[in-house]
Amino acid sequence: MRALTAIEEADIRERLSAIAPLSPKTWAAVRALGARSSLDKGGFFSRPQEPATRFAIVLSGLLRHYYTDARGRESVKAFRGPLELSGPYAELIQGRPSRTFIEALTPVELFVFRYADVDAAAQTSLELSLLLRRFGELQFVAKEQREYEFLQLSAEERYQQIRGRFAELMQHIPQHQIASYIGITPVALSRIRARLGRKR
Amino acid sequence: MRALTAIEEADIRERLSAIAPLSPKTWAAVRALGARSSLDKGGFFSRPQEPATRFAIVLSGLLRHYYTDARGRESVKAFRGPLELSGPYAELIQGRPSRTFIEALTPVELFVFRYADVDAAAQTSLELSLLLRRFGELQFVAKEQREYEFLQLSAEERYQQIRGRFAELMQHIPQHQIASYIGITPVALSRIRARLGRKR
DNA sequence: TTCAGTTCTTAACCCGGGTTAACGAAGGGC
DNA sequence: GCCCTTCGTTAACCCGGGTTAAGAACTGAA
Repeated sequence: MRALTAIEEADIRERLSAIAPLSPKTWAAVRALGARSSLDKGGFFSRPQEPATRFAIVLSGLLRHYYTDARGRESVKAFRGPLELSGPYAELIQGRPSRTFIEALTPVELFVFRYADVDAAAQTSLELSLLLRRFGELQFVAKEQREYEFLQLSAEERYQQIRGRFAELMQHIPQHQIASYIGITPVALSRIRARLGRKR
Repeated sequence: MRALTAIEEADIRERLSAIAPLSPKTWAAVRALGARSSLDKGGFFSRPQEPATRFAIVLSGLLRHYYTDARGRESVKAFRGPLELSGPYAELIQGRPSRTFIEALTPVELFVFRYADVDAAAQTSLELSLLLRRFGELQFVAKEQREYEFLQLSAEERYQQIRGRFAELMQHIPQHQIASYIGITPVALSRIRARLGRKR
């Protein structure tokens, strides 16, 4: 368990500052609550049934958030790359056991927090409270964007959206997982790609 | 502009208390920031282009949140009934102009807040800050539920879900708006209803 | 190297939902 | 009363995506 490098530390701090104002004091407190951790490719940061207790900032690598239904069909909720936050967020804030798989698609370095620690610290810190609030708000905006994509875009358009958004990370993501993310089968995505290839 | 009745006041207070702890002092502050207001059937609480400044607790009646795309096609994001919160939330928290129509499907009574007032008050109140945070978190959970419905349920299953959830309010909602909410056309919903009628 | 598992593609077939159009019913506005 | 719009239904036709199956390319482990 190595310590954070100076660069990583600066990156994290900048990332959090972009969400809400972060005084040196608050930053020191937050930093003290986190711990570096890593995952091998294929490892899990969260699994269903486990108590949901932790979230993390991705330092490097790529994670996939997904769940399975009763018949075992997977649905991908999100991909998370460097300097994004990862964790079974809905379950953390509801105090429920995880229903989410969070899997490392590549080797991953994380800076991990126990949600209870941060939540407790926010009880006495307006700044931290605001940070958690803004974070929740951003998560909401992202999900509303996703709602928009399902309501108004075709599968082909959704594919082109994600293609723009994850451009460089996409080579690490198997296509059937991208298909699941946009709500179609791997076969359908393959057809869409063939269609697009013919056009351009 | 009538004042709140004792019953309305108790209802609102209870509703907010269910989101986060609400001391008498904070409740008094919140209450002082709100103002009663009403809308005729067909009136709008929010329209695209307007600055997004207000949100409200519904005292009675039913609202619809929707937007239109470039080709003018409507998509319904939500319906809001008594004691639910309504407003162009994503735009409020991002400080952007509204992109959302919020329309009264029936005559509506509201208790209205200026977002800036509440936000400012939260800068000095941990309790209020927590309230806003929890509210955002609940909004997120609701949208994630909706994501689940699009990823794993068929249109027919989505219809049955909403049927359970809005049971009594549904007679005030035209069917083509329900169709839009679940992401299909009115014609398709009519077919689904015919299918279901034949079965049961 | 061989065998198995994974990933992606393509084809064939089916079905759900989109589109357009026609029709009847209900509800305002005059 | 009448008209006009909105609403819901049904039918016909088309197309996108689901399903199943087969095969090719690649990877990794024994």
